[in-house]
Amino acid sequence: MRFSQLLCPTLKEVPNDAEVASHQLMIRAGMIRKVAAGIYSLMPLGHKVIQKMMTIVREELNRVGAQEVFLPSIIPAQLWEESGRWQQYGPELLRLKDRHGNDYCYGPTHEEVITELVKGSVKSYKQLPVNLYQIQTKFRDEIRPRFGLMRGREFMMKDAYSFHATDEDLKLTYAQMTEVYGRIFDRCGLQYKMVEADSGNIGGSMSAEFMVTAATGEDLVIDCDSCSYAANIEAAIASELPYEFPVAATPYSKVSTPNQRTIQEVSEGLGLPNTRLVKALMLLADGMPVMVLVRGDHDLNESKLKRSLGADEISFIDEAQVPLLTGAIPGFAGPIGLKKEVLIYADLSVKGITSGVVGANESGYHLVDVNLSRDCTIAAYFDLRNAVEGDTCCRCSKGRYRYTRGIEVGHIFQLGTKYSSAMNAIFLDQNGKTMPFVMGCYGIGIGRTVAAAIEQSHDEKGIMWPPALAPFQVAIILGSTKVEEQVAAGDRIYRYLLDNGIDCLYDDRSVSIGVKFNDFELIGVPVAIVIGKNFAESGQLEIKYRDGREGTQVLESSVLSVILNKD
RNA sequence: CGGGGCGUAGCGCAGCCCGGUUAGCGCACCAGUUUUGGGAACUGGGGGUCGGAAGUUCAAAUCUUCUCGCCCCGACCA
Repeated sequence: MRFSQLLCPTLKEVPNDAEVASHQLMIRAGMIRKVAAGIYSLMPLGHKVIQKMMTIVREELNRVGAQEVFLPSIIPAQLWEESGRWQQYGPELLRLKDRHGNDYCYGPTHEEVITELVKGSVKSYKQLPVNLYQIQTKFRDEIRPRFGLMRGREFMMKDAYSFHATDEDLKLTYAQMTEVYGRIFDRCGLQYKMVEADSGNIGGSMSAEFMVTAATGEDLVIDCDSCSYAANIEAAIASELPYEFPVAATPYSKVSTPNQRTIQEVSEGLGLPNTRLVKALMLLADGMPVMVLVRGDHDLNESKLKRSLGADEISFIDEAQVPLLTGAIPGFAGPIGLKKEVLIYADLSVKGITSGVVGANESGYHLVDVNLSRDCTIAAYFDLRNAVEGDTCCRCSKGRYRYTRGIEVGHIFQLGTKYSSAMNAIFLDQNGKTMPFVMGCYGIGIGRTVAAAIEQSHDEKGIMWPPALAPFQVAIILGSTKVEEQVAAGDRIYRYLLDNGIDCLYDDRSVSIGVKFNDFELIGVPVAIVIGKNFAESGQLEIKYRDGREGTQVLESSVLSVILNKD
């Protein structure tokens, strides 16, 4: 490609609405432009990089026998009603109507469509397993799109779905897909780790995420400093902690704590550590009020609560409703003497509390010396809190947890029969018995992976593409368009590289060389061949590397071999 | 959706508080001349419903109300 013909408006200034490096650089390098919140156009350079990523994904999936399909983006509501998700999915499902008033949605994920497709075409265990994938635009009406392609509302995703006769067979494909994902992200030159995950809205029993490690990552990951355990904070198992304070010798008593509504205020007011306090949170689980107790220094993990209670929808109760249930304004709720009877669930770490502090359900008062097992009725104890740094590892019981940040670029699930059962997608097994398909599903955010690659590999001048994702393999920088020898050499080398299958960007613009160097660094092509001042006399070309390696001088005749052996 | 902020040329901004010439600057763009190893210089030029609507006023980018959009902080996800 000649730069003089490429639509690539690079920007000197940082766009005011871009926060993170990948977003800023993709705009500045002329790769993307915003159309609306979370909706972007890809310009030639951006499209090219996305295509490279898609090719890697296709190659690796095809290698293990996955088959590419293409499903519609507009899906009739009826299919989603069959799976139950039309009601369940909530406002990020973009719903629309056609001219007849029939309901549709823009697909945020395609379990329903693929299940319906396979249901109609696979009848026997002999046709199993089958692994189908597509690369397509999804739409999720995110509450808060941000960071460019990192979290768009419309985004490119590879989604694969596998169908099996048995659980064991699903596990084989699941394991194979973890390897495939490893190869894909390795080829992209990314540093990543696979972590245990919450399967959220998609459902199923087991799932893992592929996290690209980056300080700007939106996900908090817990890992163990001694074994290989790693998990998303949403899923990280928090162990029960010992209670280190004496058993209260006396019954609990009421103390005045005026204006002390937060854990910190109560802790300071009473002169007790916050580990001795019990936070009582009022929530709605599928519309039913519940109270959840966690230790004062811990945070409730809503994913865990959702899973533990088997609820579809968890939300905090409106502050105004709290007095009706507890008898006190928010800040003084506790498990003893509630105005209305509600089920009380508690985190494992409050289990042994024998001299704790809880709200008195009376504005301005708390109870001290509370022994939870003696003084109130807990419906059940679960692991409900966020694991924290320093917790003992749930797997090896020796190591300690640490925090890291990650960008979730892939997520794989063992779905089981959730969708096939709901949609009556069945096959005949060896005994002629009807069975629901056992399913797996596997996603990769294409644009997000590209953004993650930039997050991991850039400097103050611009992008430093991993070679596999770079929009061009090589740039040719023409020093001057006025020097005949240079132009002739440039044209010659450009032709020669193209003929040898090298995808190169030929910067033949008649601007000063500084502009070309800056654009080369901004766009992030890994190598440049510079045809400079001394070419006419010496016949020397300069090879420049974007990653900071020392450049070299070469003769025109050896350009190709230097380029090909660049690593 | 709750909290905070911003909408003035393709991009980045000033002007607004305290209403009053033809709305200004830098980058980008067009023409010409001189330039070409690190975002060139000079001269000339094009481009604006000041996000939208209503109101106040002799007069609104500026004041008032409503509205739309966008960004940031929290709960969702590839």
